[in-house]
Amino acid sequence: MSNPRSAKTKKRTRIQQKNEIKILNGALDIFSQHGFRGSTVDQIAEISGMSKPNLLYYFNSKEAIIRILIDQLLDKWLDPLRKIDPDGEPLSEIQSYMRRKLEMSRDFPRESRLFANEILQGAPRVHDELKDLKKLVDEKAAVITSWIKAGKLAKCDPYHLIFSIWATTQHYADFDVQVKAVLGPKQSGPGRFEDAARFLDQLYVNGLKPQK
Amino acid sequence: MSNPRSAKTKKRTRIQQKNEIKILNGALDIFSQHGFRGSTVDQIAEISGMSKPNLLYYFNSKEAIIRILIDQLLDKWLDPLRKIDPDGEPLSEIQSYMRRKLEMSRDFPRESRLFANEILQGAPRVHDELKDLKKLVDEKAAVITSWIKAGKLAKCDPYHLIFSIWATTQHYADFDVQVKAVLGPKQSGPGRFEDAARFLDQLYVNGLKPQK
DNA sequence: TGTAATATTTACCAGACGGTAAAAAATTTC
DNA sequence: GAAATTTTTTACCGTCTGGTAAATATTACA
Repeated sequence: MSNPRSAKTKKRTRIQQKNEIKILNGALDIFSQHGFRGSTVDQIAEISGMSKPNLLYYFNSKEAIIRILIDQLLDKWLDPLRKIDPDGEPLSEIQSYMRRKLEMSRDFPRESRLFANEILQGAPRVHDELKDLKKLVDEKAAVITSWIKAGKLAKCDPYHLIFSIWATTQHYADFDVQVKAVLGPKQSGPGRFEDAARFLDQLYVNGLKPQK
Repeated sequence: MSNPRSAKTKKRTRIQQKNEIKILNGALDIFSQHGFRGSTVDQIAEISGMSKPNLLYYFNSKEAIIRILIDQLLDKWLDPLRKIDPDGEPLSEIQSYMRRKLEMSRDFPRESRLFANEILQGAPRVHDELKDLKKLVDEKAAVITSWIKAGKLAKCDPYHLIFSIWATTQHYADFDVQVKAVLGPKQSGPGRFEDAARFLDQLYVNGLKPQK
């Protein structure tokens, strides 16, 4: 086997480690911007500072690269949801979850966009993983339902609640261009995430009905 | 001029009208599923029931097709926002807006995904139109602010309110695969839009704090 | 330091893709 | 029903793209 990654040998050279990281980082840049088919191996090679054949010496194919990115991504992506604590205080657990997801959009926008691209195009590469996702959501939905039954949360559909948190938070990464265009240069600083968090806190706790 | 669309002549043949519609419809299918670069003219030709050269007889290029789709789309897309009535009852205006957007996700998911693809990939084709969008949003944000000042709505950032409505409603079109995977076959029927509407009504009016 | 293993470059290829030219077929017009 | 026009097909072309083979350069290690 000529390819270092496909070899069974566990030990990686310094150069291998360095270059694999450079490639995956560059690939995340490119894939998240243009989608899988819109990206070329040449682009990834260039942004990673190496030639195409050199890149393909580390990864067998374009497909192999995105698979690894997606694997890494999904794990990280579900972490905030896993952290919801059934024994915590319901409203603040929801708020914390929302905040963690918002922070992910702020700190890992490329990952968010990569995921969005995948799902948008029919999730050809994540069909299996969606089953794990369902399992986890079912679990957390049950927790939320128990909170509602205990009168700690308003009566609502837990699944759509989770969807709405995903949607509102990921929006700031996935639709960043639009958000910035609408907010204008003044309000488009990093502070927009704080503004978003404040708004979403308000929304999820009290809604929009004026408080007396 | 060989291309019927580029000709100045206003009158279109029956065949032209029929085929242009077939092509735009097929292109919407393909583009919304694979994105611009992920789609091929051959795919569009096949789904439209004609050969590639025949298709290119009606539209000069792949680019020309998506431009027309996007133009048609943006108009339709902003319509619900335009319909927000400054003289209406604030809370119900917000709710109506949300419902109209949700209906658009239900009835025009391909358009939603096409738009999402565009924005996600940096909006290379809609930069100009985003300026009109900003103008319209500024206008409606001012309306919302006036509602808040009149005590008819809870104090909140109008821009992020609008973002949240976009996000939560478009989510059901753009992330349809994920939504269906999570809800499972039982709850994935058309009724999921009603469930979503009910949840969002609750969220936007009262939030999640348990009512006493 | 010499040698084996690793890393990089050069030169290339087969297929896919967007698009064109020109002839053939179908339709409309008179 | 013949001529003019529109539509469709056939046969291409140049470019881009993912990927490979083999030679060369570099590094690790005894």
